[in-house]
Amino acid sequence: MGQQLSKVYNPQAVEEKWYVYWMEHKYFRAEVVQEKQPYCIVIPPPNVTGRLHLGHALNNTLQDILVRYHRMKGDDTLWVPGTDHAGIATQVRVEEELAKQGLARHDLSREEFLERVWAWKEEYGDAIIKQLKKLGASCDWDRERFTMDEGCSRAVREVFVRLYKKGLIYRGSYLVNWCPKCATTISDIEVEHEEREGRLWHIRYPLAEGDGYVQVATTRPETMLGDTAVAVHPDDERYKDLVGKKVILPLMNREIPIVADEMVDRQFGTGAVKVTPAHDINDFEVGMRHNLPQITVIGFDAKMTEAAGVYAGLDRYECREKILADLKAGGYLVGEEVHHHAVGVCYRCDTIIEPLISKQWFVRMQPLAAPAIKVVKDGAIRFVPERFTKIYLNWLENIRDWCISRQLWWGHRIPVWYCQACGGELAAVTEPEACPECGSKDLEQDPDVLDTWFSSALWPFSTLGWPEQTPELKHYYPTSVLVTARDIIFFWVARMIFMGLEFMQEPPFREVLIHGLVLDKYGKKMSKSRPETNIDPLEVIEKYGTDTLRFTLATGTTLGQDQRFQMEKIEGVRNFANKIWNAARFILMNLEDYTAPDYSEEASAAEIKREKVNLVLPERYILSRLQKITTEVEEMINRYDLGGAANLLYDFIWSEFCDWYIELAKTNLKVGGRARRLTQEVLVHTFRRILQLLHPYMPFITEEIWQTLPHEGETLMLTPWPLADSAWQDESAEEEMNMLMGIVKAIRNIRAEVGVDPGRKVEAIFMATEEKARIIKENIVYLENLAGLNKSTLQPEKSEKPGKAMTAVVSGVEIFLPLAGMVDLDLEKQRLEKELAVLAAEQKRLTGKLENKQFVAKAPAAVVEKERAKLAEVETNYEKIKARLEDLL
RNA sequence: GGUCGCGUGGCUCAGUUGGUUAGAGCGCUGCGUUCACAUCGCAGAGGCCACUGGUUCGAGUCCAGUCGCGACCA
Repeated sequence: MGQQLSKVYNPQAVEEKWYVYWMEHKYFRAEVVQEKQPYCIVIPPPNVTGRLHLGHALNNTLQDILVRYHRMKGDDTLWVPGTDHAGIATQVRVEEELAKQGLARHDLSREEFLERVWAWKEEYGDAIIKQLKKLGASCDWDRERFTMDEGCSRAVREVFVRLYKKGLIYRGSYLVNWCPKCATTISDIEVEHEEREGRLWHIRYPLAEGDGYVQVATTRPETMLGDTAVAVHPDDERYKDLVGKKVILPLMNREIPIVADEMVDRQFGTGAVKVTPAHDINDFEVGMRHNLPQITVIGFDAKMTEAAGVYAGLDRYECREKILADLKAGGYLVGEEVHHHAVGVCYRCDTIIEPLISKQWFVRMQPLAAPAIKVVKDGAIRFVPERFTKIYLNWLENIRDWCISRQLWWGHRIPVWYCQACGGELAAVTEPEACPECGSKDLEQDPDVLDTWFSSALWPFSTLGWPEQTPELKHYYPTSVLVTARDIIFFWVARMIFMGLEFMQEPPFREVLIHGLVLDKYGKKMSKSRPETNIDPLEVIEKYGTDTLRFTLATGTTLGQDQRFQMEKIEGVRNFANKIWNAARFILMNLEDYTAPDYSEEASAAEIKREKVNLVLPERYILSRLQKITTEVEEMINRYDLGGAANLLYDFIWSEFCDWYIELAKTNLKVGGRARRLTQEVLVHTFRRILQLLHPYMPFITEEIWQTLPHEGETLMLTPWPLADSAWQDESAEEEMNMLMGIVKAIRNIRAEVGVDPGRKVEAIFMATEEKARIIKENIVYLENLAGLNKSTLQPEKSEKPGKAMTAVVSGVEIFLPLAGMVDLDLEKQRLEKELAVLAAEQKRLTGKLENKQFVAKAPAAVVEKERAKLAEVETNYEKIKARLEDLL
């Protein structure tokens, strides 16, 4: 069978096959099994705006690793998949599509437009699901959800109505962030602050009485038309006498008061600021405190309103120019300077947002934030890495009410109806027949929709069936862990937590695993505007295979840290996959005579155990190492060091298993008989364990190989996760093997340095203590095969040494290679002197350390002992090399 | 301005509670294609762990400060 495998691993040929196989056998399907420990993850639902990028690939790879691991551990494992309608983002994309046909949203009816969005959702939603499947994601696809499906929509209305009735949702006129391009409000966190170069203009406002003036500084002169006060700091001596007086607003000739407010930064500008309550959040608050009028001078279209007088109708930036000109003409403008400041822009379309007063729906945050702060402070929810706790808490502790209404069409319609007859307002889960107040049937639903994050906030319980008390909800809630990137801690994580606490009385998950971003090879965020840096995961998969992509992303992961994506890494991992493939080929090629009727993992392990005394050193060594690796991998996964576990497996498989153990095993396989049989067992056992440990990372290649190896069961993915068996721990085997490997390396080194033809066999003479001589003698065949020896002689210590020979000392063992005709004694002396110098330096360092009384007194005994042992060995080696050098002189 | 992260061989990065001669991959140098794999093997070169000071018997690791880069918040 082995001979049929191609020399090079071809992922395309196997991945599709196994995914279909897993699906057909319903291995991803979770059933509620009360007796079993539940393990549940809800997917961060990708937006149906477009296709998945490498960040999604990373996010879902990490989730799948955890899910597959827990499934193998025997947990009742559920991974809920789904997608997000992504209100504003999707609507913007569809409007862009319409624009290509020369159409605007309002050229269509609301229903017609929504039909188009649904079509878009079908197309991109499907594409996303296909991508996830390509990634190998073992989600329970029977439970796929969408934030606007019937169940989730029901949950949204239910939540809205309950919060409304509780007084936690209210409608009011406040200053909100308005995006003139998207023509909707957005929440505070949807505003991005971009550092930009602007101007700071200094303007004089004349005092209403007398000759003086107050000078203010502003970056937005056009808003002065709506100024209703000038504010100074109450403790500012410069303005003490002016508080309570009035100034004349230039251009408008309006009298406005000078007020004192602690908000004012005395260092900024002149220490006096203009106050425009209708167009700036700080000013809005000052206005509330001082009962100032709000004059809206900029409208929803970003043009000046009637209140702007002669400037009415101008675009806000045209108006700015005009105002500056007029101020200058009037002698009010006294200066202008370059000024760097943060400008708020819409996170979807990059348009500069306009703070406007508008009647909107809000969620009262204080009562919801408090418990969400508490659960994290109490440790009921744990962030990994821990430092993200602070970011989360800091945000919630300074939170403002959440504006949830959006002037969009795509999304959950606000479940509030207004009675046209009596003016009553009614929130209801289902559409009401008539007004409960007056009985009128003339009801109109609020035209706005909810912030898209309102529905994603409910995701951990809405997907499990809430508000119904389904078995799934009871069993799987709270979910186990949330895996997400740090950029949506505020948008999503925090909101899920307070909604979960409010409606389930329990946090939605126990742990939050925050991973970094996938950056391009220059360390920059991948962006749509630079498509050359934007790598499509599917392209990588097509060329290199899913396992390769997954493993690359996983090994690049350090907790919470960003990673760069480089094609060189992908190639390295592709080679790793090929290495595993060829290790499998090797094993299979050597199993023709291996018979294992009714093969079982247990029987195989038992056989090895029964024959324990007959195991050769390399086998005891690899089993001991396997045992340790198994423990370490599990520990690392448990503490979410998924990258560390992957790297550990990489090194173990490539260096220890392939480079050493397989090479060593070749010897025994050739011996035949019982020895061959045992080696086959150890090879198969160890390799199968490796496949199991690696399966969460590389599900396809491991399944493919596992299926061709002797195995029991239908699929690798449901085999029990390997347990470390301490019976195999064998420190002396590891030590002895390390010594032998050191000897092999030393001989290879000499051969390479002298330039011995690689094919040529040479003779070696070893001198060692009895104990070490025994080890060498028992394993001489491995030394001969791996170091290319045709004759080896063991001599007692201090016996006569060969004259013309190369020398090395490893672990106190003297090695001589009498390479006839190749030994240049002068070169050999130089080589040994160099070696001696290294040992001398080391000896000096260790001696110094051990002679330090403080060290011996204060360092732990084990550390001191370790240093002593080290020194002993260094000294032995030193003496031997020195003696050899003297011989040669 | 505030908070956080990063600065380790040419490049990209690991380095768990302070305790080996600081590791890996890529790249580089030399040798090698009969026996799993050239998507490979063997051997090797290459690092005052950003800087300064401190704590300690001992610091890449802890503390303080400086410089540079990045992110988030205001």
